[in-house]
Amino acid sequence: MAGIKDVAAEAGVSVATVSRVLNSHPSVSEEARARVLAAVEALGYRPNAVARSLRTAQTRTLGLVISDVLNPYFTELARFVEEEARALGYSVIIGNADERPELQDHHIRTLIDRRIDGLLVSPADGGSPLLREVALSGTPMVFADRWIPGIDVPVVRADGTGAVKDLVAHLHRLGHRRLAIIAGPAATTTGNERVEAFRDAMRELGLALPDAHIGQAHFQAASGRRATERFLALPEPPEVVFAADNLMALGALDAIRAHGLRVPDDIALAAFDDIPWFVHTDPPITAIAQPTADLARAAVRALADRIEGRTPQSVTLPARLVVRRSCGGAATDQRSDR
Amino acid sequence: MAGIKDVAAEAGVSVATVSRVLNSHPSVSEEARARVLAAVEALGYRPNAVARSLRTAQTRTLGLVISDVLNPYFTELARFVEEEARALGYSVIIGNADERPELQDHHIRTLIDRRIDGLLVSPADGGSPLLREVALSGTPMVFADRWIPGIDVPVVRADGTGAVKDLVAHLHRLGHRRLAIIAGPAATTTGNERVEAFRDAMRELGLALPDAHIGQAHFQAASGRRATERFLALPEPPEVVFAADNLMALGALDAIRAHGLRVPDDIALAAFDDIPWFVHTDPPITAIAQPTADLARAAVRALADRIEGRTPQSVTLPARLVVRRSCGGAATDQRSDR
DNA sequence: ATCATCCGTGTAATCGATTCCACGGCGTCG
DNA sequence: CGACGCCGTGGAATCGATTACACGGATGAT
Repeated sequence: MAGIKDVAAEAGVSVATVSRVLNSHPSVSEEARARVLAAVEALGYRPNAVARSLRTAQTRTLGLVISDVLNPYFTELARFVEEEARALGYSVIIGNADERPELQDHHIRTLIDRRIDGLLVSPADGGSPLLREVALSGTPMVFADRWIPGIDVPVVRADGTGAVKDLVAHLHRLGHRRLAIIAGPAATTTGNERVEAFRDAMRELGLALPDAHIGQAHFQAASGRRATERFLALPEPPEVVFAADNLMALGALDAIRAHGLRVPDDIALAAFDDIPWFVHTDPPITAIAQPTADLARAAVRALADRIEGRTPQSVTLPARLVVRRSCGGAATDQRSDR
Repeated sequence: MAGIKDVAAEAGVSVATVSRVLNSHPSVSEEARARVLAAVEALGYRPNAVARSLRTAQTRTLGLVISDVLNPYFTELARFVEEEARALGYSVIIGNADERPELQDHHIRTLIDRRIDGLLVSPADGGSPLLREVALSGTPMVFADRWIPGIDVPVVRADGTGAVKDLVAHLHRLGHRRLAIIAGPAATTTGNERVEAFRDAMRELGLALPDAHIGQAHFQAASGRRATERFLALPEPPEVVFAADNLMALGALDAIRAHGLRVPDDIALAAFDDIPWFVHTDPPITAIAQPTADLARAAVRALADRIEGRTPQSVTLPARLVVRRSCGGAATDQRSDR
């Protein structure tokens, strides 16, 4: 593969001049510029990004560590992150933690070793000492969706409390009183917050949330299924199951179906995170939709601000309730906008 | 950030010795090794992958260019690709083409500029001159799922002809005669092959596939919706719509629903690619399942073989039919294995 | 005792870019 | 007319690793 020296030789100038042309440095004569450009064209020269990064100490690359690629919410987030990053002149390398802290750490390590310019993280756990260390080391970092309290880094996320309150009110109006929630890991902020919002909203309506109605799961389908099975085995099973993410809702649906029960007649279901498939499930699922594209854009911009020396801002955007038929009643069959 | 020189100074040896320890070169004394390791530990030293790559001319990184991250089939593929690559000591950088040839080329360019060791591609179009050029240039490359005829590169894919034949037989048995297909872009192999397999299977049963029953779409939901609308506007609409991928099936479902029709009573639906949601759609969707994990593993192994000087093998694995209720009849409600 | 071999180690070249500094030529200004 | 400054350019240092080569000392064979 042709290097800058070959180009210099072909154009009859020094490598310094070639480099100047490539980086559109002002002091290059029109003639030299033309000759270099011609040589570049003739040789099909492409600058070696590795060498360039070594010298300039920047890679123009962002690392994105998400908790689970198979979760449509995160793939959508990743897609928009890449889109915005590209617009700002950055590439993105995605690391998938699969909700496993040690895999998350592996990816963070690898990304740091590659000297990415900044890190966008949706932590799979709340404890990672590595993450804390990286933040302290001065690596530009921004949390997206989930964050870790005590690590001083901008957070870009959706606030679901309003939407959860709307949901609980909606359920109450439909006559449901025994509500249950499948929670994410207590180590994640989204795991806790959604439970707290749910509990608070219930309390305002004079409803209690017994421990037996809080299922511990891991934001993945299999654990959602198990949590739901435990609910169904209760002497007095809940009338509603609210899954704190879409994959656990899928698991809940699996379990409900395996028990021969129908939604919403026998048991109602709602989920956090709205995805296109929820329109076509049996029945269409009432969900809380996050403004994913806006979140992704805000997160990338915050990170770019931090990298480029500006002051990054934390951003919180509201989520909203999308009512469908899975909780009973007649639904105005809205679609998640896209 | 500490460099190899700092480690050398701390350990009281030369950088060469440090490097030898790090790369477990045999001729280093036990004592020097211990001192270096201690220094590494003390400084929290991590080798700079950029510098290493520049010197060794390898990045231990694979590029994966997929046509659409929002397509669950590809995210699943990506997940398994990363898993296998990690097992073999490689990282993966994903480029999402969004079914747009120019975006695909952008990612390929970027990946090549970064000097990835090999490229795994599921081309969004059949023509990319860049892809041909890259293949010719000697960059290790393997096609996954889709490929480009005329480019001499190993192909790892699923063969759907058997499963499509099973599907058509199944439809025929249920009494359906007017079958339609929503095809992917003619420029993709999967776009064509699936239509051909469908046409052949129909011909064997004495059925014709008129042009009006071939909808042109782009493997994305919106185009699947439009194609379905055209079918429904026909004076004699088809009794079955077979979508050549899962997103177009989603679009078809949208369109059918918008027309107030029911599946399978008014119109039957089947799809290529099986995904977890198909179990829970209304009704559960009959689909053709690919052995995604095996494909991913085989593709990575082929690429690693090529990179490491062994002879890579093309691999073709059979897809299989999973019957559910979306085509009518009583279904043995199988699940896609996972 | 002598010489060849091997082992552990260090010095320095190298990968492919960017960039500081010096230098020659030319225009401008005093 | 001489000095100064600017412009375009090239030489060479640099980024942080790997590795070819050289070297000194120990070991073993003859």
